[in-house]
Amino acid sequence: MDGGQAFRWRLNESGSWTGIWGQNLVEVCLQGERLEWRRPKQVSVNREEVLRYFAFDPPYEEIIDELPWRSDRFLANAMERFHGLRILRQPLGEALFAFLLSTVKSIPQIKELCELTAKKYGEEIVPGIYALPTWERLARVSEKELRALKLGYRAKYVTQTARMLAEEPDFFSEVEEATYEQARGKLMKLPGVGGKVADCALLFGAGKREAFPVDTWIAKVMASGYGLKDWRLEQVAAFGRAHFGRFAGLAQQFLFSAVREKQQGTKA
DNA sequence: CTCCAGGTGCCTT
DNA sequence: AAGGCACCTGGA
Repeated sequence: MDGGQAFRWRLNESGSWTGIWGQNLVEVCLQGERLEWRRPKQVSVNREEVLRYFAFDPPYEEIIDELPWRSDRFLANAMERFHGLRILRQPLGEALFAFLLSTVKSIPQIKELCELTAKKYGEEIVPGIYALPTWERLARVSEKELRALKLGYRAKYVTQTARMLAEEPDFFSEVEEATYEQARGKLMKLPGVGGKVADCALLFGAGKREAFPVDTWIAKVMASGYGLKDWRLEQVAAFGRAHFGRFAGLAQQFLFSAVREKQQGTKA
């Protein structure tokens, strides 16, 4: 919930989590093997949508088993330590927005930017809690206003991307239906979207589970653990997809969690 | 005060 | 194709 996939979840004192996606506001809590959830009565989210968000459809153990843990001691170790880790399925537009803001930002900072944007331009779901604005709404916000919201140089990416999306109403559905390669190329035409941001949007927002986002952390792990020292980031991404296979993105999350655990305290 | 952070775009070799 | 640097902002 708080590992850098989604940025609108917070931990409650009781140990449950409250999260927002689309117009939905949900509180979830793990009771043993069961995920319990509830919503305010104003919110109409149903069980099916919750299951989809948590990607409970494909049997988890089968996906896990398909990763190359038998021949990859390094991965196997991370998988043991983080068993149960899964990929959330967020609305594509929201994943794109969050990762457009993510460059050179830590998780708490990305969360804050999302929060500020939602408060300012999003719809109020229940008193005091706001949805992220749609891209249509963002298209009507100036770069200057977004800079005032502390988006920095990312403000230009958001306004320009919003403008391009406005001219292509079917953009997101086309990305979701396209093959991974096609979808990635399509996303990378948007300003501020390079390979890493595109892969995050595809993995967390479009169900493209072969996407292998390479940030500096993953680049370091792949350099030290897999001998890919001094490789180009695009080459590391291609290696990841080839080596880890159909569910490379989940492998990436295991490795990512493992490095961040070691670096805990240095970064947030 | 300087440096750099979970990238990208643009300008040079 | 590959290397170098600026870009907002804030925290170390």
